[in-house]
Amino acid sequence: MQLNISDKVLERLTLYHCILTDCILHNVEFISSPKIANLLRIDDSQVRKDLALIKYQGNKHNGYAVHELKATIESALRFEQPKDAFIIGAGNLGFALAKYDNFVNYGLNVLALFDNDNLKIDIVVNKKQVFHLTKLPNLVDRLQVKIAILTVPRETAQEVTDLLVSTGIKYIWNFTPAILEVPEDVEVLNENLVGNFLKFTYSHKATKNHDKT
Amino acid sequence: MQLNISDKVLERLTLYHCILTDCILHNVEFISSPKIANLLRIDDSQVRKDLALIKYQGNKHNGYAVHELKATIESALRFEQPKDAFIIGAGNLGFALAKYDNFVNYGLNVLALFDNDNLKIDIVVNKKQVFHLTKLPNLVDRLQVKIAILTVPRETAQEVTDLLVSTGIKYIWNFTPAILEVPEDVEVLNENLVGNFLKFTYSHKATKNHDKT
DNA sequence: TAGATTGTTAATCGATTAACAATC
DNA sequence: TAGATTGTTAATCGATTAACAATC
Repeated sequence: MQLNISDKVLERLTLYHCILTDCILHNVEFISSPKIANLLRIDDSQVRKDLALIKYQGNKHNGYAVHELKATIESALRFEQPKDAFIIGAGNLGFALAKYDNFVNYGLNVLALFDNDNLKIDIVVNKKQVFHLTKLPNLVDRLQVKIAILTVPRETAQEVTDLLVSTGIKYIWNFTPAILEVPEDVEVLNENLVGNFLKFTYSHKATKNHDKT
Repeated sequence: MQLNISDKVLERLTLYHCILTDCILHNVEFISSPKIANLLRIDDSQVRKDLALIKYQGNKHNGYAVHELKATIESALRFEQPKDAFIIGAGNLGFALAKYDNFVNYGLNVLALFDNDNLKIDIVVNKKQVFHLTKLPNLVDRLQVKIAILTVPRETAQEVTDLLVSTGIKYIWNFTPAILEVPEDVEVLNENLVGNFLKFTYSHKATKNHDKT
């Protein structure tokens, strides 16, 4: 069943999923759309609409059954289908993402890390080994990996990208501040940290001097 | 001059800014809206509209002057106004963000890190020191910090949040997968990594077996 | 039951795209 | 100049919100 789910809905569904996980940790069995909406500060009819989209029926008295709804989201978003990925760049960010066990629950399966610094080679983090970048083409080919998570310094981002593309990588999750040039059939997702940050401080008074009467 | 810039535009403007920074690194003096649009795979009239919003006038023959446009974005988005922040959680992710020098250029000024693990205390990363969480209330108050970047484990996310709120923190950039409950006057930005990731693999064939004919 | 809840349609709002005259 | 480019309006598209009958 291939549902047509927009990016916006996708993002909210994962947030609902986080809430449901929290509910389970606190033994909450049912949750209503206004409750979910309040936590995320969105409209409650939006929650209902999103859930209607993945064809989940709530209970008109209690709201939604936590376990069931969680399972429904997981199957609609296909968390159980593993998507293999390599992390490129074994710095702090690379290691942080390699340690992030939560990814597995969402179907992202990090197999290994790559770096060109010899001091990093063979380090094992969370059961994932660091290989030299020269080993990349061979391993991408053998393991048929399509996703790369890019955490190298800005300066080398484009040249590493060119290498990734030449090996057959089709999806690049870009954590660097560089904008990458790639062929038509390769997709880049910019994890625009700075942009996100501005979203919640711009137009607010989080600055040092909030004079400006 | 307070412009009314939506989140969508804000996000694109920071991406344009990244492109302009790349241009400067490669000594490119002018760039056109179709060129910017191609790099981001968006519509070129959208680029022009965004730039009209921050009142930047292009050149009808060459396009936009890289240096000038960059400066215009910086002032429109007030990158020069420092916004002080603390990082809560001195794990890999906390350290990665502390090392991320790029933040300063965008007005995000990380002052220090906090953790409750005694082994981490007094470590200095990128000139930022790790303090024990018990020192937080005093320092938030003395330095009038309003922003916290939350990188603790999921399990402690809510209790640490309660502490942050009690000290007067008003903006929480949440890198944990927990959904935080906060009072009305506190804002949370969920850095929904998993949601972002699904955005670009969902509906695609990045999975292991792409049979399904 | 009464009151809270869902499911869904209609109304609104905002964002994106198309189109093109004016310009250098 | 000719051709590429901007600035801007109108048209389209999609996402959010309001409203409310039906339900348990």
